[in-house]
Amino acid sequence: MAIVRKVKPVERFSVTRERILDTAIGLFSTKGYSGATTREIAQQAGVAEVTLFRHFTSKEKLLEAVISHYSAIPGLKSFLPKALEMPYEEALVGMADMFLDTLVQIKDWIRVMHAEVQRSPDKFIAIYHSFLDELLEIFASYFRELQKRGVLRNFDPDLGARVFHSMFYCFFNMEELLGRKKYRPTDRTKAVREFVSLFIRGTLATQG
Amino acid sequence: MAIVRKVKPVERFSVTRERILDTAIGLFSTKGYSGATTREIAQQAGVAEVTLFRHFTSKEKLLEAVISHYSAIPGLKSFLPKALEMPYEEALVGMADMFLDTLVQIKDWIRVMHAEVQRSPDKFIAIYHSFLDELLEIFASYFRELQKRGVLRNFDPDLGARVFHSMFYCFFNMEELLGRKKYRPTDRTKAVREFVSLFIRGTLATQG
DNA sequence: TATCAATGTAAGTAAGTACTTACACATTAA
DNA sequence: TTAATGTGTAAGTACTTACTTACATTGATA
Repeated sequence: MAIVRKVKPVERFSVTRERILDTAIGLFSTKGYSGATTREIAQQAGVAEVTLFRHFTSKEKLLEAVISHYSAIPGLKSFLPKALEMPYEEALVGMADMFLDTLVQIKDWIRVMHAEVQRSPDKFIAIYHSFLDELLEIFASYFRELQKRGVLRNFDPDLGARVFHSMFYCFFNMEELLGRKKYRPTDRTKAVREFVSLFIRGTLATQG
Repeated sequence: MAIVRKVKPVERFSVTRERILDTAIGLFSTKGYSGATTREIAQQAGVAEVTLFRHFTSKEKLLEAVISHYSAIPGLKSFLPKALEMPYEEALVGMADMFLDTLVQIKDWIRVMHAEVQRSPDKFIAIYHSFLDELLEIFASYFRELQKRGVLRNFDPDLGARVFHSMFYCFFNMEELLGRKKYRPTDRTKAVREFVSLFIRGTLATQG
């Protein structure tokens, strides 16, 4: 609290705001919307509870602010042109790694969205799935281009994108969100390589 | 309430218990543990709130009862021997369909577990992942057998099982849990066929 | 007929919740 | 010096929550 006062007053407002948002997303993601209390958020953020309400007026609006503040678009899009100039397998490994890193970064946001979509679907389904569409389109456009070049066979690129997405999202979901890495962790590098290999070559023996 | 009284008194106790459990899992899954209230659960179940506490003593114990009551093991295991006598592609489609049906059946249980693993990991991580291990082992043992027979090439069967699992779990997760089917539904039959095809043949063009 | 088990009704407790109001304090800009 | 801004402290409101207690009611059974 005293800490905040030492900051330039112009920045003070936004610093306080960010501190509250940072604490809020953490508590919302672990305790759920109802389970997280405004008192605890304020305490952990090191501000008075009334300050929280002065910034966000209500708990519900704080949640909305949290969701829109952390829905950063992944830097995956910028990787696409590079990927097109790499060998297929190498590109897939790179995309997978980048994708997993992104997911870990927005872990809490995903957790919150997952819970909120159940609680008030009308409010959050569109937000979440437009985010997802953007992501899937990155993968799909990559596959479409490689199909044009004749590198890939003629599968549905949108469903292909979903398979690629599934493998790594599910890995992230298990290890990070469902705590498998605390239970029986899986070697990420090994998994990525094997997943990519399966995605490229499939499972069948007698080919080529 | 009057309805319950017409039931044989021997059965009455378990009927009431089940009604409460049925309502509880629905409310826990949509509103979260803190968001669901014992009053609402009792009202929706058509019993007095005090009856709920006479059956389960506390809200926390009700949650535990809910989780253990609905963690039914899927009938997938019994499909395995049949699958081994079917053509590979047909078997995979069958397993996928069965898996998706199972997931839809235990949808609420999965939702609750997903939330509770965040809230109190120590209590629920082991439960969830031992359930998952059992599931993955079914897939893995199938792949292992087909590798022995020389039908499949030599990939890691455990990671192969995770890829197979991922494709369909993620489909379920998106469509059912995250409400994509209300936003832009995907044709399940088509998706299953394409996913299986990709899993068998991979994405690469120049093979065979 | 009397007993017992499962339920209901009703009232209440103690604690917590989101949110408000009123006032004081410090820092900066006019 | 004064005014404005962002914050803290403190008290309080109206409501909800999980859970309890005491007593009445029902239906089957012994």
